[in-house]
Amino acid sequence: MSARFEPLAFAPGYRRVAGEIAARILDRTLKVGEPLPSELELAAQFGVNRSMIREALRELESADLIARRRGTKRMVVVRPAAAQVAGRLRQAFALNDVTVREVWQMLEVLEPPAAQSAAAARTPATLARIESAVAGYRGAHRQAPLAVEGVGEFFRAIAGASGNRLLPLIQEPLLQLLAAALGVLIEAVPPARERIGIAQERICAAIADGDGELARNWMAKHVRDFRRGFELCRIELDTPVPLG
Amino acid sequence: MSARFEPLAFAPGYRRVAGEIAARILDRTLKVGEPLPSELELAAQFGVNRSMIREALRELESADLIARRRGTKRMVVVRPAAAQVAGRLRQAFALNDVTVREVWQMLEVLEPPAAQSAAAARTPATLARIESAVAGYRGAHRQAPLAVEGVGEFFRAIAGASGNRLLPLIQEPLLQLLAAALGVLIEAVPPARERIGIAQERICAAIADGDGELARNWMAKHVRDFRRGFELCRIELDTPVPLG
DNA sequence: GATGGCCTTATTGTCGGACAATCATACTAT
DNA sequence: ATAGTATGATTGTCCGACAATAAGGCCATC
Repeated sequence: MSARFEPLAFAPGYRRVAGEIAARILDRTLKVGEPLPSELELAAQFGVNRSMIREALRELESADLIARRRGTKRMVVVRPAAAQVAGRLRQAFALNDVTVREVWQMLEVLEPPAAQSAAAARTPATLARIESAVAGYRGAHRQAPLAVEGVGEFFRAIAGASGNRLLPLIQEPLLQLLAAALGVLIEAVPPARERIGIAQERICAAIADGDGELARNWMAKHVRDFRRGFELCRIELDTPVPLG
Repeated sequence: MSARFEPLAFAPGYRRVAGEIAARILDRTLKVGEPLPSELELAAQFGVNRSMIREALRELESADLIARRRGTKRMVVVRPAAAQVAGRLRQAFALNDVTVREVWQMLEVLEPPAAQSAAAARTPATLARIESAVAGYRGAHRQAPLAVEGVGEFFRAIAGASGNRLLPLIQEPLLQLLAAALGVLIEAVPPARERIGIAQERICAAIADGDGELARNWMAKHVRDFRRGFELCRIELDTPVPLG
């Protein structure tokens, strides 16, 4: 009675086709930017009907492995970028009823080391982006939507300067999830606008000086401050983040 | 000449259909577990051909918004779980040529706070899982593949105990990416097996005691140790992680 | 020589219908 | 209650078709 059998896996054709093509993309046989063969040719090569190919293509398209440049017909292989991955992740997070508190906790963990790394790995280009983000926020922090965008760009600039390409990818969905709550915060707690601006400037200065320790500390304070702000404007931390 | 126009966005039918259904899932009109209408019915409702519906379904399927329970016909709405999200993320990371160093850095950032949170938020159930993971590693650390699995399960147990549902989702792809390098490490550096076991026990004990500080410190040491191990067995930190 | 118009062809988006395989269900017989 | 059987619904896959539109070549024009 110990004869345990694995359920034998069937796979519909469109899934196998998608898998085959995906494998070629992942092992770089199909390079990024390269156009895919036409649907009819793929159908001929796989020996199946075009409908099946199309279903497989939709699957790959949704997985961000292929895409069509605007106004063009041919599909090309693409490398999933932060924005696409973030969208998918945000969806998953939102459907799992993630709370504002959880998102904020992740930022509390991620951002201080990010600032520290940025101070160590900064380059003229990345530094310029951070400074421009700070200036942008300064110039726009009076309108809530623009201010939210500015805060996001600041964090993106920091993550980009950290030299770790995982950070932007992981951070992006968190920022998107927090955007709504941030908007409320900035709208409802005017002093927060000023505090954010000051914190950004300190962090930016510390990074420019290459002072990782200082950048880290200021960033930690900055993130903690967001939480205070949420409490001030009565955003319930344990309610699920609103869906985009 | 400042008349700048937005490119007017057209969207093929299958994409709009997928968008409509996705919206219903995200706003909870369609609840998790609920079966989708049949393809013919959807086609009738949208007033389009079944082919189009099928392409839209493939898109949603690939986005992990719908799925089919094994051996059944009807599609049901699902909530994307860690495993699925992780797979997608891992793909994105791998295609972006993320290096072992970057993955390791993220763990260095994430894991110590995770251990600390776990010490604070532990419950009998989560503690039991951690202990069972430690015991499992102890029992299996002689065979490299099992040991890698054990290390993964340890980290998963910690993240699960942290009380933050984002952590498992973010951590999972990192573990998957590191699995290959870990296998090499455990195979090539026998003393590492023992060191890992000891670190796990210390961390586990600290969490059981509710000593967050201690758990954090041991975890930091533990993660740093991995890096030493990689250097010992000459895994080049700046080569891209191998694809799964 | 670059630009714009025009034609042909290839390709995609969408439709309709078809059929076998198989899942779901109700019914029957044991 | 269980196993077998018949029936209908649904999916997987195929075929063929056609309109709309990129792609690419050719030509006239300036």
